[in-house]
Amino acid sequence: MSAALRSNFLRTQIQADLESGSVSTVVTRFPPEPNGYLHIGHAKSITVNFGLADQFGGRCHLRFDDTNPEKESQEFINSIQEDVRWLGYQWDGEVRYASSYFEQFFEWALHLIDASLAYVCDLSAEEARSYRGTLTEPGQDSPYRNRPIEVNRELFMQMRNGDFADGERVLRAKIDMASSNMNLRDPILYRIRHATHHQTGNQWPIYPTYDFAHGQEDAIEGVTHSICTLEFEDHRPLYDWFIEHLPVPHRPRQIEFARLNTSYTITSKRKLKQLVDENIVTGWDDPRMPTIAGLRRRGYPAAAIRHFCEEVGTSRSDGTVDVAMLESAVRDHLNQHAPRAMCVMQPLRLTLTNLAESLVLTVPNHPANPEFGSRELVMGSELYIDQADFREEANKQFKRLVLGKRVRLRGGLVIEGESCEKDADGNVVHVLARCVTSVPGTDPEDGVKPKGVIQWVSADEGLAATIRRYDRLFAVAEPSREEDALAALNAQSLEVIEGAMVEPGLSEAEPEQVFQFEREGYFVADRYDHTAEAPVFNLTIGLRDTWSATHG
RNA sequence: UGGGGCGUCGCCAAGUGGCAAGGCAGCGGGUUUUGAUCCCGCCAUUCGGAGGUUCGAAUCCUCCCGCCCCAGCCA
Repeated sequence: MSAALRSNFLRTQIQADLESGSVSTVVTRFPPEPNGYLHIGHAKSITVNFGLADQFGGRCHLRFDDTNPEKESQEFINSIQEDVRWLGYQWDGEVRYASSYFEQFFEWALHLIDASLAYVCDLSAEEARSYRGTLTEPGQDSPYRNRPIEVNRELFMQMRNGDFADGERVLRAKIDMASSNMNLRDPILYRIRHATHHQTGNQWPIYPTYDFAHGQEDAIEGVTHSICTLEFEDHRPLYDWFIEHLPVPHRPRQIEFARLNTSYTITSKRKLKQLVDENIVTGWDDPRMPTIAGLRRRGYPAAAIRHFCEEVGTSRSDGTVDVAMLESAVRDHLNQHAPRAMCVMQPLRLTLTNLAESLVLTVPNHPANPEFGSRELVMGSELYIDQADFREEANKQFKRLVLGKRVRLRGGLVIEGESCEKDADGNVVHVLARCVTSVPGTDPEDGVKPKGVIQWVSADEGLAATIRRYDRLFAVAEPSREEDALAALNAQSLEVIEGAMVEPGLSEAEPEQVFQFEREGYFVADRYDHTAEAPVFNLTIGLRDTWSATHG
């Protein structure tokens, strides 16, 4: 990661910190709460945090911000680790957990109580809300605000001992109920939750809030740059307040950047969960999901996702990136890395009337890179071509097979349409054509060149395959702005094609291997459902198509 | 109408007083055994608006406009 990277305010700031000597080794962290699967927005945060550490020779921690056990689970902890690794990153040292610092947080809470900077408040949630005031009106001090230190200590110890019910009391910082920054109106440090925690079990009946935990986690770990999203900007004064008033071993600094929004997608964990729960998709890793697991199953290469995140840039201005940019990064990577193969989506029987005996063709696996090698394909007289590639008659725009016209079978001979047979409904079910060349790769001797090139599969050796053609999950550019995002779903986001035919070599495709099916797009062997006996390919992304858009 | 942010091409985004990078999208043209790729060219006299400072401003100052975030015992 030494190539010229575009400058952004984070890199500029860190460079300045390094040069001024205020920071010697850059330490960042990716701090997900294990309450859902990671999505494309997290991928951005991951590339920012790991990328910065990488660029400046520092380190990046993976730390689970597990302060709210009721919403978290081991399943998410596992999936998050897998996703980070799959994206190509390795965190420094062991996985870290906010929960492993709970005892320290508790001591620091006591420290604030002793300094008269925190107190136990008995107000109910509703009462606390009314005491908090509004955006334009100051709040009022809690009647419990001035309890003696010893009383606060005793009460807080009782909270820890589990003497109170959920919600009965909280520990709050004593800051300023009239602050124009709502976060400073005596924020809550601890709440009572008699819940089993996935890491600490039943050790704790009280849990620290995000605000009381995050900065201190950073301080404990020696994080130098605590990078988060814009909505936490208002929390920074509080973040700093804790760091100033607590005997922490290190002084981290919070810097905010604009989260990534991508058109035609949603990244709200709540809504993504709804898609899963209501079976609108098959799971968190459905290929249409914007989750890392979903993109992976869709065939999006990790390198393409990383490249996309870099191309998008990092700034402080809110915006929505056109998903076409992500798709472009995927195509760009796959064009270079995916071997070519042939697949006929809607098979149409084709008979070569004058082919005496089968030919064994040697076809390159990549048009521009010889290192991909080649494969042998048998071209007999019985083949399948795509229904869309044949018409009885057509204008000159149509560069495929037409009766009396010529087309080249990819990697093989040039043929000329002779006749066709139809079923009772008038559908063409069989095309007859004659070869007008006998040597693969040559042009017809009469000088009449083929109009184009089409893909084909041997009728004898071809393999039946299931093709799942995916499209955008949403029909509108900004579903998150819809009153009801689910009403904006794209009804055609999945089309399953059962009778497709692929070339025989694809029986050896490994799950997750991506191919370019020529003239169609990039397809990945499904991570879970693909087998040699019953091949299943997911459409990763179609080839760029500037023709059908303008020619219907 | 309290506080905090943000406004540079259709979408992202560099630029931090010296005369508007790049990517995506789009539009022309060329090459091509993928209507793909690749290649070439075009695409902001202008930086939300109006004033001001300066020899000179997207960059500094003033006012105005627009958008986003904050009133969880979520993160």
